[in-house]
Amino acid sequence: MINTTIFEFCDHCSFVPFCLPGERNLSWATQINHAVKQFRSLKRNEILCLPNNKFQNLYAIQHGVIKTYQTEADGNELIRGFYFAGEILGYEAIYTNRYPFSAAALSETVICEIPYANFLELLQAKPLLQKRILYLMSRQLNMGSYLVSTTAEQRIAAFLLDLAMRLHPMEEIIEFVLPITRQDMGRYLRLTAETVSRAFSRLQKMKVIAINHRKIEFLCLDKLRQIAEGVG
Amino acid sequence: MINTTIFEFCDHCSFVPFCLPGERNLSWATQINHAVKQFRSLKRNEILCLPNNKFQNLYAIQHGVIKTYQTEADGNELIRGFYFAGEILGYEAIYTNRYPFSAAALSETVICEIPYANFLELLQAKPLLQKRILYLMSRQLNMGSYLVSTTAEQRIAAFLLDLAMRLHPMEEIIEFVLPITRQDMGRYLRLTAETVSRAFSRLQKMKVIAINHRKIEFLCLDKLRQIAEGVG
DNA sequence: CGCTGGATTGAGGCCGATCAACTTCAGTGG
DNA sequence: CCACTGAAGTTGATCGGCCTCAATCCAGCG
Repeated sequence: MINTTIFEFCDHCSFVPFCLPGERNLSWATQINHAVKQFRSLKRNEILCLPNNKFQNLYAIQHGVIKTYQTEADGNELIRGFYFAGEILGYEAIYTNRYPFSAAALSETVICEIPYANFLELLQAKPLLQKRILYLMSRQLNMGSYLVSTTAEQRIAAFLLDLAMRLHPMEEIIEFVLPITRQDMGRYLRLTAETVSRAFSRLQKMKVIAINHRKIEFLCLDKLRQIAEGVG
Repeated sequence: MINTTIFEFCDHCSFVPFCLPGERNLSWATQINHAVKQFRSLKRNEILCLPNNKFQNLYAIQHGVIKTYQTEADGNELIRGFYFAGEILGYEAIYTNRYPFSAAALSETVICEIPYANFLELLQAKPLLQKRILYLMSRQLNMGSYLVSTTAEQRIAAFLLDLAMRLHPMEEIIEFVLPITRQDMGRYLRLTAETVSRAFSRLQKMKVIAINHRKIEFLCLDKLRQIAEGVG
């Protein structure tokens, strides 16, 4: 019962080799239950953590989307990252010992709470898993490297490609539903919602994508990649 | 002899607890010499690694400055980070298994090469050091978080504060020599050298800093911090 | 049905880029 | 000692991409 429930969601989680190394059975599942509080559920817009909250947990996203963000002095919201199913949030706080951002759910979201103390214990007990965690944190360092691109179109193209890959890590999809508003894309890419919308319209006119509200389709992946790379 | 030579430079290195946990003596120093190739020296503008080079080493900067950068399709150079004495370069490559950027010395620079395989071995042998490495990688995740700020002045102010702190981690200095050209600051902050120069002039006119070529002095730290935060 | 939040599109303004001229300074060699 | 050279920095004038503000459209939903 709990067995299937857990594994069903855990299949795509980057924390799996950490939670479930080797055989998958109920005894192991109950064992890790001491380290990982499974399945805390968040409603749309519900807040997961606030800046300066003491760092205690990493969070593995089971299902849904979380954004991390900080609010500037003028009230402007800057999004630092999005986290999708299978990704882990909170590495930044290891250094600061406090969450350096707010985190909120963009939709119905289910997470695993991973108390950092338990995380460290598990890591010590299973030294082979160290390598995996270094790999995951290194991945985090590479996140959003396209944010430095100069033009709006470039960043938006790169963001779309990033999104498609992270939403469907196994398959190469060309059609999906955007889980993020234009506004929030802009808050992440340092653009306004209007600029994002205009760029979408332009890309559509160029027949690189087809977009209708949240539904998007890549019509020419090569062209999209070129735009993301700043070619042409 | 080698003893003092090593320790003299290692005092401020964030890798120290990894290299030199506990007592400092020659036997330990020779021991780590197997894991860490000490003191490779780079001339100004000398290249340390190129994009798509196979990942093999982390690099600890002993002395000097390294920049990591990538070149866009149009030849424009984007700087991803600066690394100063005591800092470690290369975590990004753990995930990609190749360096995702070029790295070059901005001045005479001395580094330690740390082969990643040896790094992992050492980590397994000394599990207590795991925590330290997670801490350092988490720090890296927080690097340059001010790059998202909206205005040029804000990013520049934040950069100056960051620079002062990292160049002199122990003391709170208000006067130092910029180790980086305006051009490279711009390439990091996504601004042109002209914009950087103009911002400096404006900050000087506001009596927040005094600047003359590479020599800079903070005249009003509070104001500088406020500007960095976007207040006022 | 109207309401509400998200998305699109247009008009005008501003910040930073671009292009260009000039200055300063370090290094070199006569 | 000074002339020459080239890189770095400063300052000004103009241009363009993105922001701002505003109107409209559209889908979802009570």
